[in-house]
Amino acid sequence: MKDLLTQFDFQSNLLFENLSESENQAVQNVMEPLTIKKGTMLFFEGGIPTGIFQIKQGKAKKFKRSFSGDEQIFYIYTQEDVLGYHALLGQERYQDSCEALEDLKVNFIAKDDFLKLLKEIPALQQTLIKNIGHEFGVLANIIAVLAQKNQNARLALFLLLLEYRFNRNSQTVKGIDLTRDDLANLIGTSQESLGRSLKQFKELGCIETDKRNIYIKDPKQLEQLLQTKI
Amino acid sequence: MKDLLTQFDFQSNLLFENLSESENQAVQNVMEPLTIKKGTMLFFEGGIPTGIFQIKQGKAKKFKRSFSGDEQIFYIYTQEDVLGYHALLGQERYQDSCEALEDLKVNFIAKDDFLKLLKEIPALQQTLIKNIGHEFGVLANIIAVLAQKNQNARLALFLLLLEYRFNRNSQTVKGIDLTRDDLANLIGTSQESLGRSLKQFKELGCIETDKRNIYIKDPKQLEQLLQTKI
DNA sequence: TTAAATATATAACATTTGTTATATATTTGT
DNA sequence: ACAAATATATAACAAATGTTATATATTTAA
Repeated sequence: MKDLLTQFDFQSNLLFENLSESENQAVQNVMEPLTIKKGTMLFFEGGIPTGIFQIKQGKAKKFKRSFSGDEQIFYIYTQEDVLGYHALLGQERYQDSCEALEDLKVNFIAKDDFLKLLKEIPALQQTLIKNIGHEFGVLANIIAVLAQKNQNARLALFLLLLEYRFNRNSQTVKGIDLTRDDLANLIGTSQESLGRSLKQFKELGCIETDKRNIYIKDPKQLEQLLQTKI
Repeated sequence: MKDLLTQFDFQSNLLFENLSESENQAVQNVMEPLTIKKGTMLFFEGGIPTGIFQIKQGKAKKFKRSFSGDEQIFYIYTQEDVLGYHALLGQERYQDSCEALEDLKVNFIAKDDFLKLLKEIPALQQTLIKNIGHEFGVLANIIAVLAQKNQNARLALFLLLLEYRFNRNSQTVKGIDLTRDDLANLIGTSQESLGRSLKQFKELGCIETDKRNIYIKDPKQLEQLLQTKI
């Protein structure tokens, strides 16, 4: 199961792992702690890259608007994730937008500092390029799921994935805390239709909800649901 | 319109453009012409990279199998496109598979030769990384379309896109020549359901078919169809 | 704290898509 | 050129999803 979930996980929380003590110190030295208010854009499609972010607390959504203007979320970043490096590496503009879903605490590394780090730490550049390759595979997997799976299977997968990603560093049970709108935009359905699926899941006993929080009660059953062939 | 279509085009036919004469010669020198039979895998998910390919004639599909085993095509390469460089850059295994849809003529560049070229031609490395960023955006756009658009809109978009990509170097009208199965796996539906949409499009007069070939008769009308909000 | 704004839940109905089945056309291998 | 295999077309029905509408809960801002 965990193996399946990593196919949908950018693993961008691991970028600064496996550095030597001195390399790590060099990274820490150029990190600037920032707080960012809920609803603020960290960056937006077409904008010029300023640097990269590591989230220390809170969540942010990465999305694109389709040509008809609808928002499509394709990733939700959380604690320890690093983001914003694609455009920087390629010296181009942002391909997508990123917005804080909650008040955030982040560490920011300015563009020039980061490019200098990449020169000084070849292993970091290598890790980054590897990771971009991995992320490419993640997007391809998401395409497969959206194209082939029905709504309940997609919901089951994303619930398992979000639970895994949001709460892996946490002891306490926190559940999945997203607006219905964001969750619908992530799995590719309407809010009303999502509500119907959630109701079914509740009746089956896989999940419980409290306010907008979703708690997974029976992961095994969700795994069954995501096997559904279309 | 063309602007919209480039959002769904990897533009991997442009990788060796903008090289100096001597750089171009260096590239040509390490290219090995090969013919590849229809149905052959150029590479497959999990395999170790051997080199990169530039297609000189024919088409190839890039796909992934979802965890339930279904094939999801996410790109179709055609004349002049270069492919296979992701895994090579990141020194990792292939994230996806690629199969010849017709007998192919390709130029192959072996892994070591290509890595040497990248060192010798910094502009090429830069172009490559930039392009990977662009491809990332393309996948995100595909995700948005698959998640938000209904089948007719998806079909309209992909027909316009395939026509644009397959026939931009050609004077003669060649149409879109894919099996119904491949086209269905590209737009994320079943073959039968695709057939129904094609029939509707024929009745509307947007397209005509001859054998499996699809000819676009009224691109404007297809553009209307793809505006459909879900 | 309260009123207004926003978010969520749910139902009924319309539309789209999946599924199964069968017939016909086309391609492939001998 | 022929038979067998494969691909395509189509219809009828079932299931899933979109859409509209309304009610209730929760959050936000004065």
